[in-house]
Amino acid sequence: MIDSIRMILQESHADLCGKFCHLLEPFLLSLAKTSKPITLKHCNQIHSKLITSQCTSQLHLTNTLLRLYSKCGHFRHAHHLFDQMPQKNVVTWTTLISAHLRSGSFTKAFHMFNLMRGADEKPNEYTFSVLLRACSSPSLLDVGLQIHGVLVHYGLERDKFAGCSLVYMYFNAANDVDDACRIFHELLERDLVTWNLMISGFAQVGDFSVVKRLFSEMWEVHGLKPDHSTLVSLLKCCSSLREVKQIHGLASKFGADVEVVLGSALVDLYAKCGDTSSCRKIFDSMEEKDNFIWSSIISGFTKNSRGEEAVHFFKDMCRKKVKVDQHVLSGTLKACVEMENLNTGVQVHGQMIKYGYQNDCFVASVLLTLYASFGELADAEKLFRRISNKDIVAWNSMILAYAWLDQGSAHCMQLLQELSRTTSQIRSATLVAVLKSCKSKSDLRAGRQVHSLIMKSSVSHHTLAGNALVHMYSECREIVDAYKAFVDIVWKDDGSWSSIIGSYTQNGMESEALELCKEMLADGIAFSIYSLPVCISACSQLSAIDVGKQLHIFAIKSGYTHDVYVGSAIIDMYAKCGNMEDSDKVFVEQLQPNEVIYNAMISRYARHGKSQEAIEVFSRFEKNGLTPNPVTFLAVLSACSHVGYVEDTLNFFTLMVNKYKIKPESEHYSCVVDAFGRAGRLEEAYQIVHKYGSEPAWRTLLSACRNHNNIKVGEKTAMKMIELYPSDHTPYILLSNIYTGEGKWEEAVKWREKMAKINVKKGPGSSWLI
DNA sequence: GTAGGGTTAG
Repeated sequence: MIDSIRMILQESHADLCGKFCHLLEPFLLSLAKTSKPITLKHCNQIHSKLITSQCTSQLHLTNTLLRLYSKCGHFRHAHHLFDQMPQKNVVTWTTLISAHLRSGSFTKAFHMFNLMRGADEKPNEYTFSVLLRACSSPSLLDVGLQIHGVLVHYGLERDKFAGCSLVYMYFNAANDVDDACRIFHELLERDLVTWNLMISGFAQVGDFSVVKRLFSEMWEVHGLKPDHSTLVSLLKCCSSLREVKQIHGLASKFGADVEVVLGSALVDLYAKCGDTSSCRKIFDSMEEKDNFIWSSIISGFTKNSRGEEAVHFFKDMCRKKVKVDQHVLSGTLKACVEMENLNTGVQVHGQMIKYGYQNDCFVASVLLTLYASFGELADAEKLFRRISNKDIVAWNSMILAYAWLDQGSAHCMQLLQELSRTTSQIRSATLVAVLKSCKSKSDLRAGRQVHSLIMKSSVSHHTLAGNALVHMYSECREIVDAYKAFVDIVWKDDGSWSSIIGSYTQNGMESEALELCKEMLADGIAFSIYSLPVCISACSQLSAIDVGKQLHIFAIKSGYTHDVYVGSAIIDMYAKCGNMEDSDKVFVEQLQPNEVIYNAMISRYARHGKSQEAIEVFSRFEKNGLTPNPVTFLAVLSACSHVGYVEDTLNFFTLMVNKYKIKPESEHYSCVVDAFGRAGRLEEAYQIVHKYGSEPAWRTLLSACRNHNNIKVGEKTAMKMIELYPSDHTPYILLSNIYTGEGKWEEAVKWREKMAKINVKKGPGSSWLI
């Protein structure tokens, strides 16, 4: 078509002069309608022809040219033409206003509207329609209301187009159902689009009964056949697979073709109901696939823990040279986060740069989470800083990234302060994210600051915030405060009870924990997959096998035994109570044993001193393609060190660091120290503690020195401990015991006296059995 | 000749 225009334009001026306007008109019209790109050069050529053939007075032609200039985004040329036009009508003005609105230049559009009214040009229903459509976000509602006033002045409130845009605005910008309904009922004429607007408005608000009523009125009373739009709104009201299938069925009943828009909505809904095979069928049946449908299928599979396939779709897209957009990128990255797949993430990062989305808020928020989960905090922060318009989710992602780190609370608090400078409204999700960074006593100050912020803010009654506070105090070993925070929660849910019971269990208050279990049940909250493991764990530590068995029976009845956390708690409970047979049975019943279950099995053997068995489980673990985590290594290392397998301990330690790239924590070092200690290799043990040690590691070393009566290492260990932990009585006692063991009574008494002098007291011994 | 509704992501 553009070629034909070019041919016409190349004809001589004489041939065209009289008939040019007549000939050009259909071409101009078809150009204006085409979806193919039109260049400025084409517009300029047509413009010059219009001038030379003296057609500029033909308003409909110049209006169309104006539309062409606006369509290809050349507002300067459009304005130039506009200024040159000897005559203008309402279409001229509306075309330019609409073009500005489409490009997002609201100020320019409203300025043009004022100029229009100043020039005594009367706006019509089209003018109002485009203006009101632009005012459909809450921030522009004020302007919209003023325009509504002007529209009433011109008597256009009951017009189908103008009124329809009003309905849209009241729903979207004001959430004002009543005004939207009033305008709808007063409209002189209502077509399918008008009905769809009402249906979609109520679907958005969540008033599904009205949606159904409107739908049957539209179809049964007015005989209007639903189209894609109607069905998409109906889909929003579905809460079960059965309902989704019904709507899908309606599409064929009404002959509505499942094209990309309805297809995307269906894929999304089927995915939410877990029916990925239906998603796949719809996706495969699409002849024309757009970004919406690709993005829907990718996120649909991700939602159902099918990240591999989601990534496969993404790669397929890239192979087919489909241009990816920000939705596709963020959806794919989400899959990478869930699968812990950094390699694909890096590839997606490449595409992100290629298509210019590196500063996109949605994409960067997921990518930073991915990098942070691999410990690449500097890269994560770089991504965060580059986001041009950071929204609250981006801030929360960055805060959570630091919250995973040890001692991340300082970073989180800094970010919180920085955020407070940009907004006065801090939401509970952000505060909960900061609380997650408070994991030990040293973070308590930050935790308390957040607590006071919560009390001062409007989220103080939020259950989520309360639960996070209980958890924070528990992690910081402030049990009294944890309980106070628990009492303050107005609506205690399953999470609140699980947190406080877990807190008691982890802090040696198992009996109290079981008392709380009873209170929870009395409060009408049943056991869940969250509260059961903590309650079972309380039984394990009390060796309360009778209660534990009851909880196991409850887990069986409610079908919770397949949950890995419930399962591992039961395995652990029976093992701790010495009942290995039942523990084994529960392990065998696991349908898909994962890391958590295997860790429970390894720890179980470690505790019973069955190192060989623990090592065997570890090999099975690896054979099953699972990746051991720090807890796995802690279990297997302690299994080896407890029985003095020095070589095995060192091999596993090396495996952890070199193959699995896990950074050893103080507990892992303690195991190595223990192994050396038991083998009498005290000097090597001392070197490790000296470099990486923590308080428990020092204690382990000291008791090893006692067992081997090694005065040389024992002395320097005790001295170091007295320096590091002056209020601890252990080094004095152990030193004194070492001397006693060697028959050096005087030295032994000297250390006992020293201890008495500086007022360090040994707690009285106690027995579990009496 | 200017205009309206519907789909996807963190």
